Amino acid sequence: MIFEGGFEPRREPAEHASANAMAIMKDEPRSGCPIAATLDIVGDRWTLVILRDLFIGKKRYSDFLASPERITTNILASRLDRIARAGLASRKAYQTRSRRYEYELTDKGRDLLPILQAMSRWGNKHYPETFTPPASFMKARR
Amino acid sequence: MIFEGGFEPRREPAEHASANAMAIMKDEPRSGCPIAATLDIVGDRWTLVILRDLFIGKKRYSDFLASPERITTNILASRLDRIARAGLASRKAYQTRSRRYEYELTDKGRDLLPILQAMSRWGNKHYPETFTPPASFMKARR
DNA sequence: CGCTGTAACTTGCGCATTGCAAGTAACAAG
DNA sequence: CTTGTTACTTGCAATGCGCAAGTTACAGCG
Repeated sequence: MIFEGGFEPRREPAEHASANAMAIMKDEPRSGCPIAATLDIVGDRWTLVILRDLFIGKKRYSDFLASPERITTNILASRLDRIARAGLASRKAYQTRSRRYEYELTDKGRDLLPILQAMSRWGNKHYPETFTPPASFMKARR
Repeated sequence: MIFEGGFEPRREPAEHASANAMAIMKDEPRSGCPIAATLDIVGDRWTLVILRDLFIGKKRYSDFLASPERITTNILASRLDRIARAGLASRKAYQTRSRRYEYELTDKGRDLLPILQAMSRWGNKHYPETFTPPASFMKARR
């Protein structure tokens, strides 16, 4: 019992329109908690994996597709769209009259690095069979 | 382009049985990446919210139910079961011949704190309308 | 001991999402 | 102009989510 009290705002019972309808990528947060707000953006199995790939330098759709987790094409397309719309990465056309884009982290996206680093530490500690990320990744600040 | 190379293990194409069938709470990880392994455990919108509540001292089903996000009962029951089975919290009966339990963080669960802290920082920075957690939470080490 | 309230779920259903596999569209290269 | 490549979209079956109602087991009270 470490952090009793002081963590959640007072919220009148009458106010709790269903938070669940306020889902990922919806405008209205399900609470005023920064953790919940973050999870509304990145709380699924794939978004932070794609962000990881952006951190290690991947840019194109086929780069993400080739990652060892083998994401499927419809989920990748859907997630890249959400990531761009959430401002975590920008889309840059790379052909002349393009419908092909490269993705690049924004400042908002780069600020997710401590989360990825913390997950790496937790994952390595509790699942020792996972690989150890490069020291440069673990030490980076952005 | 920060961490080129060195992040993912070599994985032969023939090896990529669909990682997607190896979902949350399944035995087989979808890759050797510690981030992906962590997300296989906590990569949904509710698990880390419940872990947050455990950190702030909540123990019982009705405690979690009363959180501002208004999780629904079937999802809560399902997540508490997964959290216990993943070893992130222990179940303790609190009645004599019980079918009622309190939940308490394990060491494995407590080690998730840096992830919650990092999410809090990110959420506060990019969603200023979210509340600021108590300094004790942000400074705690476990 | 019986009744009632409470807490902790389970159930059924409709809707949404996931993921597989196949298909489509647009661009560049030859 | 044709072909290969890349980046998706589509349809469908399976699974998960979430609403609302219902069930179960325990404690407390008279």
